[in-house]
Amino acid sequence: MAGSAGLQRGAGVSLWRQIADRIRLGVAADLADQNGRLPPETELAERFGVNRHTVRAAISALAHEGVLQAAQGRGTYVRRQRRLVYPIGEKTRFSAGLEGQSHDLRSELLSHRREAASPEVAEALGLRPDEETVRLEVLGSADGTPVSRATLWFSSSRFPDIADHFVRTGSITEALTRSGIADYSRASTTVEARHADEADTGELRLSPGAIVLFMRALNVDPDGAPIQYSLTRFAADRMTLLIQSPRQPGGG
Amino acid sequence: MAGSAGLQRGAGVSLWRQIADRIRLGVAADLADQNGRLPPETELAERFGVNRHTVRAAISALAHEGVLQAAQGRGTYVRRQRRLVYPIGEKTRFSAGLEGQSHDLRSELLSHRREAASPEVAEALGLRPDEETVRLEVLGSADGTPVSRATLWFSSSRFPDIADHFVRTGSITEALTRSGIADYSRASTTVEARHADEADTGELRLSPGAIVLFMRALNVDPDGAPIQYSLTRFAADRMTLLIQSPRQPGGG
DNA sequence: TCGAATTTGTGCGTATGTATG
DNA sequence: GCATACATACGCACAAATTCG
Repeated sequence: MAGSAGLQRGAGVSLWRQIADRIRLGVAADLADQNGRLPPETELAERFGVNRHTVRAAISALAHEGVLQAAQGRGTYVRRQRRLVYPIGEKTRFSAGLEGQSHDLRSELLSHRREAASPEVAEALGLRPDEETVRLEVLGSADGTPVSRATLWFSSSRFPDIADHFVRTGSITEALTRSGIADYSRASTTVEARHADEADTGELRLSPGAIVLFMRALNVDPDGAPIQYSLTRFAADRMTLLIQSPRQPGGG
Repeated sequence: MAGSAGLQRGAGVSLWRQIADRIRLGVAADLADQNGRLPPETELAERFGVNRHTVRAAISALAHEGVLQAAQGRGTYVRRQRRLVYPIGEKTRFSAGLEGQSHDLRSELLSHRREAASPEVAEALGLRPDEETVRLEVLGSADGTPVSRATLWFSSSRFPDIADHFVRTGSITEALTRSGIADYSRASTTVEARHADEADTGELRLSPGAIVLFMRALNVDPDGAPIQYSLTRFAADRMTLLIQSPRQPGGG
């Protein structure tokens, strides 16, 4: 049964990368022992039905990613890594939800500009086609590792200074408060998953073939009027989305 | 500017697969014209900074997936394809939410067995460690294409005949009704995204490197007692998750 | 019906990346 | 590290199908 283990040749993804993906998954589960030590390369090679060289290439890639650390003579060890949990609910806040999960959480404004609303944005925000919007590009990091990349749109006439407010406060919620929005809530959220595109691999420091969780969200004011539309790309291997039910204590 | 377009060589993912992933994304956006026709291969090759053969390999893979269709002399066209929308809310039901989106929706029981609860399952269902559970493997299909693969656990003592009921009714909700559960609700849901593993590539007919949305869910009865824990893998390119807010009319 | 332009389909030789032992 | 086999990517050339004047 030490056969191909489901790996495919000639499918455009090298065996060592397929194995790296499997090991990355297995790391959370049963692959490592209590001390976080991986089985020896020869055993992994046999289990995956490949040559030891191929397993070494996979481990090398994961070591470069920071997932594993190989030590000559001692074995290969899993480096501590926690997924961040991003709560989604009626009262979802961009950074508040992640608080306490990391020492150093940052939201950095990469760029901002005014632009005419695309059909998608216009419909979401309830604007006339081509009405002007303010668009922000925000990079979220935890302990120096980028975890999310968000594009946010606001009505330019209602929130002319949103970019300034965000730069000064480092928080969308605060920036909205200074724009006169005392409270807001999440009206709709959709989630998809895609392969990282060029911008993702650059900003989130991902390798080709890596996965991003793709979240579309619309926030509304207490009257139900749309105030903010956003597309957020999360580095999928660093994040879990937690969907909060209204009553139940979203336990886990 | 017709440079590398962000493609990476020697990263374990072939150029043609990276390009196929980009084209698959671009299909929804601006890549095709109004008639669903893609730019000619020579233009795509220049845009991606690769040889035409490489673009052809990408197109060939997407044609095999059913995303594109090439016609000699006429061009390459996008085949109509809709994403299914899976609503997640307090009253999420396995198949009811997808109703009306496809002519032919099916839930097929692949296998079932009794097994001792793993620590994860025991904690979720509130069982003693190693208490017996019933485990179902269910494959969901739309119009003959598999879209989801779910593993469900129930308390064996409370739901001894759940597998029989499911086989006869083809519905989890119905099977629970016959087990005396008139109503239930979603207590917690988490979402991650991963690369397809061996079972995913087989059952969901995915290629290596493909993405699955990974959903953990716990359903409880009206008293708040856990009745069902499940892990669902969705083929990510066939599905959008819609997170329903309690009050707001989860609009699009 | 005839060409000419456009676009996909095919073959071959060669260099590099991947996988084995 | 080395030798071998296969997959990937390139460049060039040409064939086959469609469209249009």
